[in-house]
Amino acid sequence: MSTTSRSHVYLDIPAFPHSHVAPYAAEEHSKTFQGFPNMPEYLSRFDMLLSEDTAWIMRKTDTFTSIDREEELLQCEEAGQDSVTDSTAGHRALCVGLSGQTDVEDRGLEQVQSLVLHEVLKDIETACKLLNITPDPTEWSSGHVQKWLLWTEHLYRLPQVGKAFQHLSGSDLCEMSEDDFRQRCSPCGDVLFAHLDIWKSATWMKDRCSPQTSSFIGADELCAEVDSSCSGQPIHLWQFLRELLLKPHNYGRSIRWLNKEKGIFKIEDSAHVAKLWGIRKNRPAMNYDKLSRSIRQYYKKGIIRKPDVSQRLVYQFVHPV
DNA sequence: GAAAAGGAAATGC
DNA sequence: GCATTTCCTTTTC
Repeated sequence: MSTTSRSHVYLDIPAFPHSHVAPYAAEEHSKTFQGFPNMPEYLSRFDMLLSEDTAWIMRKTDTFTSIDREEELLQCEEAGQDSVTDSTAGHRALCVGLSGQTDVEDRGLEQVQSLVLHEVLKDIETACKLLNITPDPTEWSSGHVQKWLLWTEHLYRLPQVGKAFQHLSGSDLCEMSEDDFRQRCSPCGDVLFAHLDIWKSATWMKDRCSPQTSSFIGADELCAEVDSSCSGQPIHLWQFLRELLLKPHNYGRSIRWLNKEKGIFKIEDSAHVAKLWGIRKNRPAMNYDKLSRSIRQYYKKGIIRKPDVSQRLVYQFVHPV
């Protein structure tokens, strides 16, 4: 059984001893990311593994923008230039990392990794809220597994493979190797395995995080927020819509604010929003016709209304945040 | 034709 | 009993 864990390569999350499947030797922890192993693969797969939100952070920090950047750096080196536009810590990390000066690399990388990890943890927290599942995959029922699969497929535009994992609990899933995933689901088994690995890593982080031990931004926040988000209270549609609106980098193509101050929002992709709501509520037959009927029930309750100037697919929270 | 509006009954917790 | 969900008809964009 493999002892490598993809998220450790991609995210440099410290290896997690949570898994009885893939026990990690302490010395393995320090091996991750050293000298940017497999950089091209790392770069090419980042967008597949992270939400748009996280990928956006990566672009913002200008660290792993593209393989072109790596080529640009190499060209600069060849041209004898000491540095290129290293205006960000992350970018510097890459510059120096490529030239082997690991002390500066470590500092820059640490900052970027913290940012990325923070975004990953936020993504998981959001998914937990929206799906009403626990962050720990080992606690999932087969129904939770199907929810998570549906969600991940939708979010990352993967083919639908739920049937390949039918009747499997979360712990069954966690015991499976990457090869098992590939065998059950050839088109995207490895990607699903990587996503699950990220969740497992986050759980391990949550279990061990404390102000003393955590050097990552937001790890302690996750402890509090995930706990409160999985309190078992059924989510209301208006809360669900607000959660989607709060993650514009993930769901901005489906639903977005037109005027956040006034609480006016537009559903850009009615079918997709309805599908997400259906996944959340275990209502496979959910569609926009039904979702919009539920929204209209809020008119009388004074939760949502149509804006003064009514537009198709545009609604307004009566009490904006 | 899709979205909006709202009545009425059914459903799940 | 509440918060939808489902199904429906009519109207509006």
